[in-house]
Amino acid sequence: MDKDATLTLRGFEIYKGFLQSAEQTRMVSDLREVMKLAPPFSPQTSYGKPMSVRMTSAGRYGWYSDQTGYRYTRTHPSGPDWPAIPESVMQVWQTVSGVSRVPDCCLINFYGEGARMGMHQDKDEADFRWPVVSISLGDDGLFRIGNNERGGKTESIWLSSGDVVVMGGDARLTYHGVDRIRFGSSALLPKGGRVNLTLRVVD
DNA sequence: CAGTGTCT
DNA sequence: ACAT
Repeated sequence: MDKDATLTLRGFEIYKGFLQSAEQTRMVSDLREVMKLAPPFSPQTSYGKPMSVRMTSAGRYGWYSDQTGYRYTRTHPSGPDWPAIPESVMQVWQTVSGVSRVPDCCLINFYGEGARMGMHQDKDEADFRWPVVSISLGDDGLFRIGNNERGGKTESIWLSSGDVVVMGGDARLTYHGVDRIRFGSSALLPKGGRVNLTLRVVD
């Protein structure tokens, strides 16, 4: 694993090719075990439209959305606690986060063909001093970075399998999103698509 | 407003 | 990019 960010864009530290192929394969295998215990679902937004990504979580908390709004929950919507965050994922946080505290939540987002994520802030956590760490697996995704308020100019970068992004400091509350997926661009996932993991300290 | 549609 |  590398230690220095490949580049920094608007305060987002981007580690290109952070995970080797074998590490990515191992992580996907670990995530399949998580999915057996916590099947992915498509959350509803408060606006009434479902998100195009499918998601699940691991850790003490999972991120959830319905007509009531966004929140962290202690359990999967079907009832059980969220599974533990895999060690392979924890190792990435330990190496790049720069903090000794362990993350509470690993949100697992699945982007199929045509899926995207609108521009948003990560602001459902209690303390924004903790960074957010993002891991990309599978197909390339066009990641867009905006500003600390809605609107204004944005910059985009393609993230590919094995890339890691750290959002901390001034970038912690920066708007960001995913505009599109190059479906089938990676062979990591047999059925194609992109998986993004986001690690957070919730409380 | 973590979505979607429309226009530049 | 921006209105909603």
